[in-house]
Amino acid sequence: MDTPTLGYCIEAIRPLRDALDIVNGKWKLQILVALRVGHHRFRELERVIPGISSKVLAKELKDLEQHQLIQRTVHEGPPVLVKYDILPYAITLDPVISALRDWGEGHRKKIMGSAVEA
Amino acid sequence: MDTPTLGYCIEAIRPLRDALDIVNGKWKLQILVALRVGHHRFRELERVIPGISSKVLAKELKDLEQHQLIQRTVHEGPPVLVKYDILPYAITLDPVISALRDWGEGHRKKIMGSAVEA
DNA sequence: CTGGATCCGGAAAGATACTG
DNA sequence: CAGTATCTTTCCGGATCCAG
Repeated sequence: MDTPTLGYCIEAIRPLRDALDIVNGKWKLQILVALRVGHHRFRELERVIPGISSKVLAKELKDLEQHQLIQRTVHEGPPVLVKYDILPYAITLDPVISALRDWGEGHRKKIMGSAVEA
Repeated sequence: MDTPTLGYCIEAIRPLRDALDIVNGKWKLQILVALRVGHHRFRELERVIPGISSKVLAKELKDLEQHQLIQRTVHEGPPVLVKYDILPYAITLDPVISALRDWGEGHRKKIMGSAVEA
């Protein structure tokens, strides 16, 4: 009754780790949402994602590209323009994003409610 | 066609941020899964969550407790035993965990497939 | 002006040892 | 067993700088 759960736990956790390795950090999912909503340029993303810095944005975009979630396209200018597009594979993350968003909404309401006590 | 999406994006991202603020990092969800599977003690969690250090585990447990996702109970000894239990509110995170786990499984298969090319 | 790179400082994560 | 102290390393954010 105790040994089975030990190995089982690793089993249950492993796919979670695989997903978190890609999606981890507070920015990647936000970037994907921004891309889906229709923002494609670097400065634009910087503007619609409050608090992100250009340095972090650049790094996250590279990570996302490396994981084949987005695509970077350079339109040789002048002026040189760079466009970021979401790839089909990133769409498969929609359930994850939806689940998080739903929970976030519920949590906000809960916080508001108990904030009356504080 | 451009202005509406600008405000809309912030709207879409905000609940996501709320959720990520709580669930952030790569450990919290793993800890919740381990607790659900039936591991309640500090060392036990350390063992079933590969790679976590005692310092980080201690900090994450405090965070989870503060957010009312888990409960810490001290059984005065000797020896002193501490038990961590998942609270009902943490169960509401199940859809998030399931979505991530499902995606993680699919992603692993995809990686395996393209690993043939590498 | 856009798309970044680089430097710097503080914060957080990791590894390990040690204490009650 | 349940953590903390300590040290090292990595990450994060801001500001600045640069090329086109």
